[in-house]
Amino acid sequence: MTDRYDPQEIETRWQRVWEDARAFEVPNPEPGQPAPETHWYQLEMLPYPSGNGMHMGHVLNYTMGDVVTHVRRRSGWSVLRPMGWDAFGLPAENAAIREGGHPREITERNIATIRTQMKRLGWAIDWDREVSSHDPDYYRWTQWLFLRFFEHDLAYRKEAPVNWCPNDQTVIANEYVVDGKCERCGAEVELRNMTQWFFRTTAYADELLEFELPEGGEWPERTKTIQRNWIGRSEGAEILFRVDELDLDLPVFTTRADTLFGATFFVVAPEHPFVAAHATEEAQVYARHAGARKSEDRAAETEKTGVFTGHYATNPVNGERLPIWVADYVLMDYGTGAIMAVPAHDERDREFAETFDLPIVEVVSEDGTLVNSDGFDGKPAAEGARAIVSKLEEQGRGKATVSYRLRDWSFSRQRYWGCPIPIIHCERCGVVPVPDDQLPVLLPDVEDYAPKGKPPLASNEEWMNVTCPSCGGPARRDADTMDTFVDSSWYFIRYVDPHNDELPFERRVVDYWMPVSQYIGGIDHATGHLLYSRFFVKALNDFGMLGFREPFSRLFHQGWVQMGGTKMSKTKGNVMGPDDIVAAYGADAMRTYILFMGPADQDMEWSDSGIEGISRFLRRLWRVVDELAEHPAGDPGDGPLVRKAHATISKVSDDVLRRFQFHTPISAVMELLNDLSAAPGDPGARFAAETAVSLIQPYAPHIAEELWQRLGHERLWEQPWPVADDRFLARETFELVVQVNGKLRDRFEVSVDLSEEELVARATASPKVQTQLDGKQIRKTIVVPRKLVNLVVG
RNA sequence: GCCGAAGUGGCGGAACUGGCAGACGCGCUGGACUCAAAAUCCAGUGGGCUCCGGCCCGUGUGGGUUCGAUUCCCACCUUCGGCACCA
Repeated sequence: MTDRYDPQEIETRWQRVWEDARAFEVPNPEPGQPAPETHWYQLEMLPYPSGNGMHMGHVLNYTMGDVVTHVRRRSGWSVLRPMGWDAFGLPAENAAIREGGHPREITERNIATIRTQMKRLGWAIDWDREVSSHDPDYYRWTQWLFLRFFEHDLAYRKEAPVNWCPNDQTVIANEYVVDGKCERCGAEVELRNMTQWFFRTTAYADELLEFELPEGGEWPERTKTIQRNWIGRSEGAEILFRVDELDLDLPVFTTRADTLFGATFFVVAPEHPFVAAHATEEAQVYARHAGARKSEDRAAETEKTGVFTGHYATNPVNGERLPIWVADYVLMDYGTGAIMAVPAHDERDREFAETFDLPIVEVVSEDGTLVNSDGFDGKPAAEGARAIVSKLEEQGRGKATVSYRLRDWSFSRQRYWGCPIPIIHCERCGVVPVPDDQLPVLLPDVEDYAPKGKPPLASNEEWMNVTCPSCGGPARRDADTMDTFVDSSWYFIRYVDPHNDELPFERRVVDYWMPVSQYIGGIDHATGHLLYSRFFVKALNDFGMLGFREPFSRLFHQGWVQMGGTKMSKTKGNVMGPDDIVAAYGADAMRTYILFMGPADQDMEWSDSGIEGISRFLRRLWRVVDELAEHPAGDPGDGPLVRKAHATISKVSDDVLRRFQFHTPISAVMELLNDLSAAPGDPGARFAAETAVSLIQPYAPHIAEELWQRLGHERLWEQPWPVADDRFLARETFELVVQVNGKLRDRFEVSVDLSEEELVARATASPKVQTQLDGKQIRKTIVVPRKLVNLVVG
C-alpha cells in the first residue's frame, strides 16, 4: 500500500528544504575570476505589487522562467534568477487617498503578500538579490543615475506641450497615451504647456533602430517592427521658405523635395509661433479654436479647415510667393510644424486646395519623371529630389535631414509616490543638482497625497526649502517625482550587484552577467519599458559604466491568460485565482497546467476542467512511480521503454532550450508515463520512471523531488539534466510508409539497412499496394531514406 | 489606408527541414469496480460510405508549384496586433 499524494504537505516541506539549502542563490564572481562560458541571466519583468496579489499572467510568466532556470542549472549553467518590486506608482497612492494609510505601508503589505504567494509556488529565485524601487537603498541610485544623465545633457527641463491626465492629475509619457487616453485610467488626455523634465531619447533614435544584439541574441520581429514604427524615421530635407515682408525664414520638412516646384501654398500648424506673432486676427481666432481640439477629433475631421494668415512665403526654387495658411491638418509636433503644400502629389494638400480653390500644379508625370520643374525636367523623381536638395544646399536654403516620430521622454510626475528628483532650484544659480554625497534625497512624508493643482511634495515647506549647494542661498527642491519607468529602466542591472553601497553597480560584475540572456514579459511594453531600458543601457555604455549596448539578448512575450470572460464567472460567482488553485490542486499542478494550456506566446483561456487533467496526470505519476520504487533496480536493457525514455529526454531538452516551447514537453512526459503504466513489469520501467520524474522536475519540482527521494536518490534540483544517448535513439527498424500517387496505402516495419531498391521491392510486394497498382505501369519511384516510398503510376 | 501575425476535430492544441494530419490533454460515449457515488481502470471518439476487405472527403476560400502541401507561391475572406492628416 502506498501513500496518498498530498501536494500541500510535500510542497511546503520541500520549499523549506530549498530555502534552508539556499538552493537557488548564485554568487558573483571574485575579481579576476575567469568568466565561465555557461552563465545565464534569466529575467522576467518585475511585478507591480498590486493589492490584488498575483494573477494568472504572473504565474505563466514566472513559471516559464522557472523551467528555463531549472533546465539550465541542471545542464551545468550558472543561473542568475532574481526578483524584485516595481513598488512606486499611482495605485498605492490612490489607495492611500481612498482608504487612508501611507502608500509605503500599503505597498509593503502587498509585497509581503505576493512574496508569500511566490514562495508557495516554489519558484527557483535568488531571494538574496531582491530589490524594491521604493527602497532608499535602491532609489538613491536611481537619483545618482539621473544626475549622470543630467551631466551629459540627456536629462533636461523645458516648457513644451505635454500629455496631462486630468484624472490622475499628472503628466504622462507619449508612450503611455493610447488612442488619446491615459493608458492607466482611460481618461482623455489633454495637451498642456508645462515645464517638465525630459530624457533626450531622441539623441539615440538611430541607435535604437539598430538592434545591436550579441551573438545568439534574438528579438521577435514583431517587437522590433513596433519599435521601429514608433521611432518613425523618415529621410527627407529641411527647406527654408523666406517671408520677405517679415524678414524671417520658415523651415519645412519634406520627404518629397522632388515636388518642390509643385508647391502652390504653405501651411503652418495652429500652435505654430508664427500664428500668434504675425497672423491676422481671424487666423488667430481659428488657431486658438482649432489648437484646443483633441488631436483625435482633428484626425477624424473629414472637411479640411483653415484660414489665410495674411502673409506670403517665397519658394526658394522658383521665387513664387505662396500664401501662408493656418490649418489644423498640419501638426506642430512632427517635422517643423509647417509644410509646403503640393496638392498635385499629396492627398491632404489636394483636399485643402479643392476646398479653398487653390491652384494645383503637376510636377511629376505618370512615368515618374519631373515636369514643370525648371532645370530638372526629365529626371526620375528620386534623382530629382537629390538634385534639388543639393542645389538648395549650395544656396544655403536647404539640406538633407532626417525626421523622427519619436519624442523625448517626459518623465516628471506631479504625484507623491515616486522617486524624488535630486534637483534644487536656486534663483541665483538656476537648476542645481544635489551633490552625490547628499543622496538619497529621501521622499518626505506629506499630510495629503491628493494633488491639488500642485505636486503633493510642494506642500511640505520644511522639505522644500533648502540652501543652494552652489551659492548657499535660499533655494527650493524640485517637487516632482520620477515616472516609475525610470525605476524599471535599470532594475535588471541592480540585480547583479544589489548590495553595492558605493555605486549603483560594479562594471566588472555587470559585464560578467549581462546582457540578460532571456527576458520574458508582455508585448504591451514594446514602445515603453523595453525602449526606455534600451535607451538607458546605450547611454550608460556611452558613460563608460558598462560594456554592452543592449540590455536584453533574447526576448519572449507571453500571451494573456483570459479568465472565463463569459459563462464561468457568471455561473460560479467568482473566478479562481492562483491561491485557490494552489489550495485545491497544489503548486505543481498550477505550474504544470499554466504551461500545458497552449503555446506560451499565445493568448489562452483558463479552464477549470483542464487543471483536473493535469492533476490526474500528477496523481498517476505518483502512483506508478511510488509502486515501482518498491522494486529493486536492475539492468534496464535496451527495450522500447528505455528507447522511449531517451527519445523523451531529447524532445524535452530540445523544446525547452532550443525551441522555447513549454507545452509539448509535458505531452512528451505524459506519453512516457502512458507507455510506462502499460508495461510496469518491463526491465526498463524503473529507468523510464526515473527519467519521467527527472524531466518533469522543472515543471513540478515538489512531486519530482519527493518521488526522486522515494526512488532512493537525493537532491534532484542539483542533479545533472539527463542526456539522451544516441545508441538508444538509433533505430534498427523503422516504419516504412508506402504511397501510391502520393496517397498512403500501407506501412510496415523494415530494417534500416535496406537499400533503395530493396525498399521499392518491399513496397511493390505489399498486397495492399498490389490492389492499387492493378496492372498499371509504375512510371516513377520516389524513395525518402528511412521514411517512405512513393510509387507513381499512370 | 500602410505594416505585421494568425486561421487544423465538440474544445485547448501537435505535426520542428515539403513526406503517416489530429500526438498529448479536455469533453463526450460505452464498459469494469461499487449498494451507490467519487476516485481509478479498459475500449471508442474528424466527416461520409461500406460487400467490414476497405474506399472517398478533410488543416479559412480559390488557384498554382511538386511524385507528394497544414508546411512553399499568388489572390481573396476572417480575426488579432502596430502605425496613421507624420508632410
